[in-house]
Amino acid sequence: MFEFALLGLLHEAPMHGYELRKRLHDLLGAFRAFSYGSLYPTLRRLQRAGLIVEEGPEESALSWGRRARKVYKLTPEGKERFAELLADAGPQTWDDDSFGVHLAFFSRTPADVRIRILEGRRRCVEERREGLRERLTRTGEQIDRYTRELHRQGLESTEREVRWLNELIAHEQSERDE
Amino acid sequence: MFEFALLGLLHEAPMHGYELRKRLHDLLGAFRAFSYGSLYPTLRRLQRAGLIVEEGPEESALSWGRRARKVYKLTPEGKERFAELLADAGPQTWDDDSFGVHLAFFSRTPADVRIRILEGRRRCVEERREGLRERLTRTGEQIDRYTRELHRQGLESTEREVRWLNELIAHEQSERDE
DNA sequence: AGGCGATTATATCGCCGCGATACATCGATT
DNA sequence: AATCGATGTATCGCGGCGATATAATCGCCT
Repeated sequence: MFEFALLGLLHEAPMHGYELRKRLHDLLGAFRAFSYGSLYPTLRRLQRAGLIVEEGPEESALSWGRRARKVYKLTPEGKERFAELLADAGPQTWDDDSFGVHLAFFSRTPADVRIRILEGRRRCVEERREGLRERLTRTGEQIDRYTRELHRQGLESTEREVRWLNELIAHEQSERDE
Repeated sequence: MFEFALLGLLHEAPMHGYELRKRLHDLLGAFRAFSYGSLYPTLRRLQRAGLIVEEGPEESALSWGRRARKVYKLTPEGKERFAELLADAGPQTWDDDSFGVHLAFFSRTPADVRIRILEGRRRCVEERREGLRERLTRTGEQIDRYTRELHRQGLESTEREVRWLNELIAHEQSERDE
């Protein structure tokens, strides 16, 4: 959900495209890279949907020397939409692509939604882990050495992620109970 | 490179679409899922390119009881194309999406190409790791707790992957030298 | 015998994100 | 003076995905 990420960043402050991309890259550097081929079309989509608007002409003498840029800001509808997305804890918030984005905006996410997202993510990773385990312990049909190595690495990394999620969940619960 | 994966599987034996997808899911379960929305268009593309053909009508009484299926097999051009892809060690073989696929076909990949792919992948992961390290140790602008947690997890997992790749590379080298 | 869900099987649709590319201006290095 | 790298907006085609349609067969329960 690129849309979610852009709304989230604009929620902090009005920004232009290039800066949004940089901030996003900085925020999620490890995971998704979001190219310009997604950025500008998405901005236009959001604009058409009335969730963002270009800020006034603003060709103030101050900021001159710089090239033409379009600074966007959230509309009230945009803020509302962002709040809705923040409150969502559906399956699509768990998948590899969007989980990182959601985590990055966790400090503005309601506490109960946070826990539900983390638990959903955990179940998702656990399922993958079980699939890998099954494939690795399966007798019959010997597997290719490299494929086995791939699965071994996948298994270890999913195990680590589950442990990590457990810590995050425990932390959320202790915070809730205090 | 879906194309690569399909050619690779058909290189083992002729197969129909549904089975290809299952084999692929089994081979790469952890990583990519390849939906039918990619499968059938890709098969048609390969067919149009003359890399695969449908096997003869083959409505033998034996296999009846089953629904109509289209069994594909490689053409000589298809085999050639697969060999070319196997010999490739360019940047696109290192990225998250295709590295797993290439590894799954490593036993049929020339030894020197294997090492170059592994080293390329290592450099790629190392770069990501450095980015994460830099972001985490950077003083100034305190980061959100959750974002930091995300980056911490990313850092550890890239570190593990680098170690894993080092083992694979060492193994390749020792095999080469013996 | 009958029904029903799961599996096997092919196929399409629209959307979304990516990589490549183009273009233009600015500051810094050489 | 020239060139390079960053800043900045934008488009194009392609490839992959999720949802969906369709349909036959298999195994299971009653």
